[in-house]
Amino acid sequence: MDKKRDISMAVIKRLPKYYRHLAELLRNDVDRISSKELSDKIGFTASQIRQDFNCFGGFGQQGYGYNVKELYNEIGKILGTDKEYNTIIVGAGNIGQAIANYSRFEKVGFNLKGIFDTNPKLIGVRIKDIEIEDVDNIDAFLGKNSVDIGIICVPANTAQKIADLFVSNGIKGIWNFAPVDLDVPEDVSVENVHLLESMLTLVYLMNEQKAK
Amino acid sequence: MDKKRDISMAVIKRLPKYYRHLAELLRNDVDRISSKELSDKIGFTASQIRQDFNCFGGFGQQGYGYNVKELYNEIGKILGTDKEYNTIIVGAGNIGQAIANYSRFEKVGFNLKGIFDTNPKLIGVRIKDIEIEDVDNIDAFLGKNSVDIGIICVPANTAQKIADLFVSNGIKGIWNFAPVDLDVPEDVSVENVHLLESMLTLVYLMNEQKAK
DNA sequence: TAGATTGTTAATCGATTAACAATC
DNA sequence: TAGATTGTTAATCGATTAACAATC
Repeated sequence: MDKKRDISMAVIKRLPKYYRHLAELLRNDVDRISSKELSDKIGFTASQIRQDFNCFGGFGQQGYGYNVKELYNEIGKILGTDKEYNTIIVGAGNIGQAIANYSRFEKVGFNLKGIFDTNPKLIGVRIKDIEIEDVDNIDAFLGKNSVDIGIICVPANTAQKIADLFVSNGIKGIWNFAPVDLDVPEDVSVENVHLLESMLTLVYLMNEQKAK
Repeated sequence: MDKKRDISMAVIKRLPKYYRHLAELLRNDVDRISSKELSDKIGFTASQIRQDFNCFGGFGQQGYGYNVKELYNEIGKILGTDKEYNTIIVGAGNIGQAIANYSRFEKVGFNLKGIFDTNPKLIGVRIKDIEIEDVDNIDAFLGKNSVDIGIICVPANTAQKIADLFVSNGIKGIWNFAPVDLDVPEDVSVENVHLLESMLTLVYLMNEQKAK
């Protein structure tokens, strides 16, 4: 439908960072900023910043720079923070509960609608006014409720099964905390948070430093 | 000290993924694998896999491929999983507690030595046999104990302060969950887990799909 | 030995940076 | 108008892929 050429993943990964820094500028009542000033703050080159923004259209004004509020709103629209997303969490262990209680959650339009687990001790417990249900109920739940994003916080060995369940029920976005690479159709988006890989990266970087 | 040319971040970020897949192969009793087979499994091209490994030395054998166990151990050594790391967590909220209870933690050599928070309700509570202490005690604690990695799970507005405290006490690795970019000296390594940015990336990708 | 697959060099591709004309 | 800064094209840099000689 849309015709704009594909945006590279490198650019996409920078967008949330722009969004965060612009929010901070807004809070500090800054109302205009040049690519140079933004560069000093955020650490990307001014040239890259202008290139990135121009993937989506000309948000600036020659001789002036960018209007912070306008740019913030535009990037928000590009990211999709102007919409609401119904979500469910599968796996109410440490990570699942942390995510459920994460307050910034709602700020980007995430509405938590359900939490599921297999552990009988957890089923029935309430988190944020939501009663944890048996994983066996997910299918029926998804039949009745419209859910946009499924969050996987189960162990590695069951993650793919949950992903399949999501896919067969039409969920198009998966936020995956399990240490596996999920296999899903092309039209389903997966964003991974691989904590173990993150830890290993840190450890590598530390040892590399020490070797210098 | 070490003279090997700098490894690009792109390669570094792939190492933990290799490590994870090799662990899986080991568990399945696979004892040799070619770059082509690994490519089918992991999704990188065979050429890239060979290039990556050759940043660190020739781990393979022409006509044979790679010995899984040997390669796994080599990559482990490169990453630094053969060493132990004393860690502390600052911020015992949802994320901090989840990380403290995260069982894979120890598997890569992380030894949790302390947990700190400002909340009087949390101070004194035990998590994994460790009593949560007042944040004010961090400085003294770091004076007495050798800590390699500091984990920041506090809100954005105090994260930099904690990082400064870490740096002044000689901590060289920071795992940061706060939604800020920390300012630290060059010889201190920071690995960020920015959940909010991850969510926004997912939302962008979903909307991009829908537009197609 | 013949076949297979690495290690490594060369070619290609894509992303970042530099430069500058357009224009507010 | 003059100065500033964007939008955009061109140049550079780096990363990925292709190719193939080396060799197990």
